[in-house]
Amino acid sequence: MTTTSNILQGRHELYREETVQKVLVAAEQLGYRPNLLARGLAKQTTHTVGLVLEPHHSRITRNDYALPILEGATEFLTQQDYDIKIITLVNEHPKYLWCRIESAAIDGALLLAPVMESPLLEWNQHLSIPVVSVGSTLPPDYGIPYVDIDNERAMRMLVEWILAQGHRQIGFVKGHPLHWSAYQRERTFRQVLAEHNIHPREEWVVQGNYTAESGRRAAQQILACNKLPTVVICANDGSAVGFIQQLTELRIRVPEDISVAGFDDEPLLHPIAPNLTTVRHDKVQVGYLASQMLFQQIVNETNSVASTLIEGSLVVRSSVANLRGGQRRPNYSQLKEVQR
Amino acid sequence: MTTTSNILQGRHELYREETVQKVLVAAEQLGYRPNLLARGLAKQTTHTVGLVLEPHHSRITRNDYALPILEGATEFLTQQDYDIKIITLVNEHPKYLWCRIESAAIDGALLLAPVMESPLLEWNQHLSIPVVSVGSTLPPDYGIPYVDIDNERAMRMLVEWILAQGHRQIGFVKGHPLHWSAYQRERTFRQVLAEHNIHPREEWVVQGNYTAESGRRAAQQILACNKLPTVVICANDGSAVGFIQQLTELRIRVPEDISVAGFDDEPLLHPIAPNLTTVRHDKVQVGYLASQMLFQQIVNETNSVASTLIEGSLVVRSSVANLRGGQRRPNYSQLKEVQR
DNA sequence: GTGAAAGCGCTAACAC
DNA sequence: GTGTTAGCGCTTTCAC
Repeated sequence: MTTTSNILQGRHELYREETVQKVLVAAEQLGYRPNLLARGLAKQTTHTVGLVLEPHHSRITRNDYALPILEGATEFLTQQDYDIKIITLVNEHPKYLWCRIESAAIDGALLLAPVMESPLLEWNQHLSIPVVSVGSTLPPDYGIPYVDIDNERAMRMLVEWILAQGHRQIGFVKGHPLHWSAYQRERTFRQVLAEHNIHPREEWVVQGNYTAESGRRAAQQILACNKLPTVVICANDGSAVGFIQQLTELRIRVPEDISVAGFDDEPLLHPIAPNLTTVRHDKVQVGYLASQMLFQQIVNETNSVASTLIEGSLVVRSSVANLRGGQRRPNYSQLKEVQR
Repeated sequence: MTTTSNILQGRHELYREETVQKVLVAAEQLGYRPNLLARGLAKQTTHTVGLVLEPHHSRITRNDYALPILEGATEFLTQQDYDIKIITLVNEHPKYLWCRIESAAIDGALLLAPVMESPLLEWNQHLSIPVVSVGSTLPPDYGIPYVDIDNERAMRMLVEWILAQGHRQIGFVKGHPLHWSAYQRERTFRQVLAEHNIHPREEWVVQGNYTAESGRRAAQQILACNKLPTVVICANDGSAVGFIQQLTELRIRVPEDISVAGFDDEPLLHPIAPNLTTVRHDKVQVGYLASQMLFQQIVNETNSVASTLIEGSLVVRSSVANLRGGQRRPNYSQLKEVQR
């Protein structure tokens, strides 16, 4: 049995060609297919990783993050002969949470953008299989490595570019309050402005939650101010699109009347807002790298915590006006006029 | 051990309350969690089903079908304590195909819209675990049950409604040539027209492949005809959106100059083409029912082949003009004029 | 109501 | 190089 087992596992070099062939042919004829469960039991491994979705991501369809991540992860893991299991959490008691995950029989897990108060962050206190956070940059004390876009660097790039276009009156639509990314994006926004001695009017910094609907509301809120910013940065493309749609319905032009920038360069939204200036965020690559990192941990049996940030890049289209080019931005009364 | 095993599996009625509690408490204290692999080995079951994606659906992101299906399937299977494994096929030789699937260690599988020449259709000749085709109505000789929208009924409804609006010059943009749904939709289109003694001009029936890009090309092709249809039915919303965008760029108005209808009522496209008249297609429900059907087969160990068709419903918005209302449609020369 | 023991299909020491 | 054997952690038949 040793012989058969070894050969079937690909350790051909231990035997002479003749034996190898004999086994292989026999296996072929009998239509033999290894039982992965049995192998897993014996080797204590399942060749499967989990992609954990929190209740918060409830309807996966609406989550434009899950798919590219899944795609990238699939791409890498398929090469390694690993499968992916979708683990959808449904508000289980913390008590059952770890059971649920453990009974999925996985070798490791990808956490899809865990939110700030997610119980999943205590992973290492309950489970011993490796885990990687994908899409949330986590404080180091959780001991969970992550792969994410470098939100701070990317936002800095965007804000500095916008400043270079001559804008000084800058608004901001925040992201979802529970997301680390939202926090980082807003913080960097403020920081860069501060470095340029600009203090944003707080009425121009409004809450959003990454949805188009929240972008619309944000637009209404900002338009209600006495003075308007020349540009508004939205924490993601989704809210930027809502923002722009609201503006458009009020016949306010982008970027002639007001400039808008997004973040993420969401491909699905290209047809809706083809001229949106934003920051490219390669989610497929995030998924790829995260699964690669997870795989390393699984095979090395090391829990080395070396996170990876990937760089975003500025995508300049035409939704942000260049105020330097001698273009005049309309004054407030004109704007109010046009809203009628 | 019998006692423990039985109680842990929920067969409490065999024992007196006292024993049950003793076991449960002990398990709790020891932090016992069953090893699903071992249980699987013993019971010959894995509590996992596969969602099989063909190479054809290569980039899952682009596939607006996979997610709602996954969502529906997750919803049902989570209740049943089943997990879902994503099985992405990558052009393996047919020889390895079945190994690949078998080694995924699943109790059954959902086939995501298998295409016409898919090797997966020979499933029953190679594998003995149950399978359900989701999103492709298959000829009965394959012996694979399916859950799908009733393409024929839905298309009939749409075409008849369009006829009722007074349209007689009707064009059609076909779907992807390898998809059963495309075949059904086109056939029904022709059939309903025939029943009304209308014979569509063949130059108005053009090939598409469900993408927006193919819709644009279709628009160009139809606009190149000497005579134009008053309405064009696109085999899905994706191509309808491309069709409309191409028209819009040429300053042809929908529906004033030409009417356009879609199919599927794809939520992602609502913001892009909010006025598209189409047919509602509840993919989440398809996924739910398909997994339910698969589950039945798994637990009953019956391979009963009873497919399910779910009904679509007409979504009337404003992209199709009512020719009865005394509205005049522009003549050809006006249309050509406007394209300049 | 409970324990002993065989076995699910495979891997990996270990001896030969 | 090759066969024997003892598990992996659970279920289940069969005695008691």
